[in-house]
Amino acid sequence: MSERPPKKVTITEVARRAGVSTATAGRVLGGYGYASHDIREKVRAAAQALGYRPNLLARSLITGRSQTIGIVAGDVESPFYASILRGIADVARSKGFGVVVTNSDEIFQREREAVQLLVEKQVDGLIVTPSDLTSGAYLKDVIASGCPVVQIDRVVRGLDADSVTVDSVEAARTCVGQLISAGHRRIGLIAELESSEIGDLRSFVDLASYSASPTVSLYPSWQRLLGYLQAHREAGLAIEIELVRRVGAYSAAAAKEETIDLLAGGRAPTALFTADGLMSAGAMDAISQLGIEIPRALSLACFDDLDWMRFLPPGITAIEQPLNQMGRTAARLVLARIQGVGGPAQHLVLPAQLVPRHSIAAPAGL
Amino acid sequence: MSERPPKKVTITEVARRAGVSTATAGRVLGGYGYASHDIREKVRAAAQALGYRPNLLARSLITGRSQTIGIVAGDVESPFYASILRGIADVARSKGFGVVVTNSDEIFQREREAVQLLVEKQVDGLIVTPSDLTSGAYLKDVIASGCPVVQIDRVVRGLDADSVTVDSVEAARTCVGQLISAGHRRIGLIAELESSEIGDLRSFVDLASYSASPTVSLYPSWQRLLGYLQAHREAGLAIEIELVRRVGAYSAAAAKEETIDLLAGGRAPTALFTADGLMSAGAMDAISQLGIEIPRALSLACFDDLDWMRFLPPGITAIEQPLNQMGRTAARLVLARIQGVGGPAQHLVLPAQLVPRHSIAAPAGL
DNA sequence: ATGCGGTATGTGAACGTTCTCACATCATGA
DNA sequence: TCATGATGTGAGAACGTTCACATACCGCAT
Repeated sequence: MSERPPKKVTITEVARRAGVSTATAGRVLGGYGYASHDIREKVRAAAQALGYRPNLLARSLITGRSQTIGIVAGDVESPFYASILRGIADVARSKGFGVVVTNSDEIFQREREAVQLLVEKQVDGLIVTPSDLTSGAYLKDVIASGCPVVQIDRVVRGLDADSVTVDSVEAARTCVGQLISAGHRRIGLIAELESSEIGDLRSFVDLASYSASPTVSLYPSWQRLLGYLQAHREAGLAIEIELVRRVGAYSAAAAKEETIDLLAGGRAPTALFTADGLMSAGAMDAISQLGIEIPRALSLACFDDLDWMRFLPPGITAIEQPLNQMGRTAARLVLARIQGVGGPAQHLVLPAQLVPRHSIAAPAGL
Repeated sequence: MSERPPKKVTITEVARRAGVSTATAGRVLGGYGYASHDIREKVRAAAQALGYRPNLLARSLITGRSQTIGIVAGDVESPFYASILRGIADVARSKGFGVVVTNSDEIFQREREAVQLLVEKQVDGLIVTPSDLTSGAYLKDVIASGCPVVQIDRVVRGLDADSVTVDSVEAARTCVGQLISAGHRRIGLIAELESSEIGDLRSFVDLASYSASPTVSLYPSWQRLLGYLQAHREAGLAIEIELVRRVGAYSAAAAKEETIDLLAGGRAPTALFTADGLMSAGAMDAISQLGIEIPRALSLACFDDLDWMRFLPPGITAIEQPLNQMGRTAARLVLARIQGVGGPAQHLVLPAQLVPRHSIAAPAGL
């Protein structure tokens, strides 16, 4: 009884009412062919009267383009992805594109399923933050099937797809360099460093001490460690492996524990560098709980500039990533590919900016 | 030359290779009819060999369901919407639905355009945070056309659509009540209170003092003001209108200025209540800049529990909204409607939780 | 025997657009 | 006068699926 038949009004009905063919009605409403002024008016009037709304699904089916880009993020709830998403959505909207988002939680299997679904939904392009930098074969297939892919934040080894990343190594190097310049010799690092494929932390540190190391295709977390190591090498400082804390999970709680262990232990560092927003939150929680005063008892610098760093006394020095811009850039990249722009894969590396505040001071002993 | 013809493999080709009709192939691959074991195997093998991927657009066109829900948020970059979005996306994914998101920036015109686009993209349902609580006519049309709508965070006057909101009045009342219990008599309020339709701040305050007032269909910001007023009335306290600060824009910078004006002025309050996350950030920035010590010189309580409130000394007492759950609930609501569940509109009101920390103390004078 | 309901398959029509083609009309210029 | 090309319109195919229907076989109870 309450079954309301919400009969959709199609272009056929509009055409009939306007006394023209569906082809003509389509030309007027779709705006893609010739139509005389009179007919144009008549069709528009009929559409208006009937409350006609085009069915973009049908259009997409025949044109082969859905005007939609798919996004596979780690977790849109995090400020990092949320800002990137916003950037993407803005550019997409301005070009008449919609965005469909999914979360992978950095689980490769989920990312794969998400990509699969998006491809089947016929998105015109894909923006992905790949979870596994070693397995890009499936993405290669996607691209080969005609769906352009842009990587963001990380780049898969050997995958010939555009990417937008941040120069983490450089930013971390500069930032840690500042701590060293301030007189610090024992600087702690709190980083996720989860991926196992790299292997031992020790061997990575040794390796980085000798060679210039492979910057690309390293997880951001490891890149930041690399910057930390480079800064030390430049200053001729030896690495104390006990100061490099591998949290092993992307969790604030875990970071907090690791930080407490580091700071409350016997040989605490005089300065601390955190490798991303979540690590910073965990570390800050620990510092607050331990009642350590910044920067008197401990200097602090963080990768990722979160809003509270501005006003948390004394103001935390941080590295700000151009998140919005990363999203916008990635969106522009896919859209260009969608419009048929060819050429080799572009790998854009954006600079991060150091935001100096007041959490760095000379170590207590000086 | 580099024109790669990424010939899509259709169900027709799979059918031909398997030596069956497209209908049969469709039944096997779509899993919706009878098919003998042998044929099933043969079709699957053919699909596998050809690398067949279904075209969900075509499926949607004929079934009339796109397995997609549309979301119109204010700004996915804010923690508020980001968490809600995550909740929605999780439930949607678990039911095989995709989500396409748009930002309205709380601009009605944009919201309208977004809804329009989503409807044309044939989403099966819509989750919206309406920007204008007085104009729901267009949403009524959408619902009438067969696309269920769920409102989140706010509810449009006279719109018969499901909604998921938080009991802001009650939460604010309790929280301000705590400040009063601690001995505060002059409590500042920093709130957006942007909408003009309510009219004068003064008249709203007067009105609220007499009647129980209309709780629903008030912008959250005003609901929190209402809670503030009720708490005062319960305690028999008069309202000092100078303490109620209408920021007038949803901006942290504006909130900061307003807070400075309030706290640095002649008759500063002994406690402060902020009406949402952005107001809290702005206020905190001001407090930090002014060097005001919490809770010795000023007690503070905030609506919305942001992550830094845990570790910003001395720990900020806050009201935590169940954001994830709101999203999940809204998603479940639309999905139920999509599956044909009838009945009158459901208006779910979730409780917010007070998270006591250490930013409330007795006023300095006592 | 007859009828019936479950299983199994194929034929052809949808779904709502856009596209391809054919055919007019009309000015323009050789 | 006649090709030429831009403009205008319609008939019907196409996009890749699912759906309604027809047909057929099987077993089983009547």
